[in-house]
Amino acid sequence: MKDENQGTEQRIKDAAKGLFQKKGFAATKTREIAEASETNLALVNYYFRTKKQLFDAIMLETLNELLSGVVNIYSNEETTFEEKINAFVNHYMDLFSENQNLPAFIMNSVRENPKEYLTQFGLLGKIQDSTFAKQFQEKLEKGEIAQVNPINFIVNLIALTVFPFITQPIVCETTGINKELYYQMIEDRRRLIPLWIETMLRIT
Amino acid sequence: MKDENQGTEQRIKDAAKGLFQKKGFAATKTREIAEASETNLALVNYYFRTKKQLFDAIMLETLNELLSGVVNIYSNEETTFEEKINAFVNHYMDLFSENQNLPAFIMNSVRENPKEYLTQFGLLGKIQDSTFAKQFQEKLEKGEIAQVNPINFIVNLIALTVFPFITQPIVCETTGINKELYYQMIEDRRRLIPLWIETMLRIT
DNA sequence: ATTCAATTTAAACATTCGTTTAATATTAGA
DNA sequence: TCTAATATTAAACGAATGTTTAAATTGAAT
Repeated sequence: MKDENQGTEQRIKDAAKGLFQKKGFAATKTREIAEASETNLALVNYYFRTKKQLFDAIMLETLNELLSGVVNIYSNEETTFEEKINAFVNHYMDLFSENQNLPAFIMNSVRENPKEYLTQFGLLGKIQDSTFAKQFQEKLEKGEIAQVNPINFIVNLIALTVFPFITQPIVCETTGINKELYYQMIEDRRRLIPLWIETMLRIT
Repeated sequence: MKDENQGTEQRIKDAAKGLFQKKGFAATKTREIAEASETNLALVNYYFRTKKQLFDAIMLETLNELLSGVVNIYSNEETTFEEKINAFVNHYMDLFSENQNLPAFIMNSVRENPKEYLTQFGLLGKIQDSTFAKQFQEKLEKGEIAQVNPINFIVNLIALTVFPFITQPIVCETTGINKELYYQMIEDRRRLIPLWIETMLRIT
């Protein structure tokens, strides 16, 4: 039971993750995974049975990472409402800066099969019971924010944070700006998004 | 040369469009297209040579529709800056309400191959020379808006408009809200997004 | 009615793809 | 060292997929 096992299994998983994220499930071939992981065709099935099971393992791991991040930030009792918005933006801009295909990958996979990947997390409950939700409610009652639909609010926060990563290839291609400059440019959004969001919360 | 030709060709294209938009290029099979269009396998190739050429024809048509919309709105000399923002939001919320898979489809296809589908439109030039750009510049000079990066501004406008359509299946699945209620809920954004955008333009 | 091009169809072709098999190599424990 | 489980490999299988072929049908012009 040397760690060559885990080595091979992990190498396959890593290679598959990269390919699935870039090209999606259907466009990624088992033979590509074998080649990219420097193993062979049979080993992929030896460790993961089927392509779908491999995909699901990766998907679950990725979603867990992603969602536990939200839940941790939202349920922190030590931070203010504003600090949570800041933390959210920074956490996801960090994550997506390192892994630029992640946003589109998640969107697509979950879109294709929302039931399969989301229901099991009990995400809604955790968010509804979170400190963040309570702080939102408090601010509403104190009149510090306007009567905004909380779904609009959350969608806006995610949209402003995530969307620039999804559109990067499009913007870079049409404008001719190179990737590095683009990512450098959207760094400023770490500061701006919380400001934007807070003023948006005052508009009815 | 009866219009059965155009009938068949169009029927194939329509069926293919629906499938490509829902499942993407790789996951859509030529046999599905044949079946969905109530034709047969060979006819698909008779009219479009290859699956890729069929896809490209659809893609080009779709992009043209989509982008000519932006260009028309941006280059209108009769409308104010604020009216253009309004028109943009309404135009795309109309379009995507009718065709709910469109946003994700465009994002993905263009992301996968930005050069192939975007460069030929000369989009950047048309936008840079548009009345919208001039009006933006004027407002900047008059001090009516802050020194904001125009790319951040455009990305925000598109993000706030498009993103709710991309996340619809995710939000509905996690919250339990049904589709109709969701779309009804985001209708309010037609009014809100222009307000949001205008206040965002005053933040440095 | 005949002709000829355009259209439609059924069948087949050649690959590719996901998966399995069976044989070989490696490792750890007795 | 021997054994048995685990890991790796090459080859093959069967189904699916994109595309082509060749024959049949249709429709309009002569």
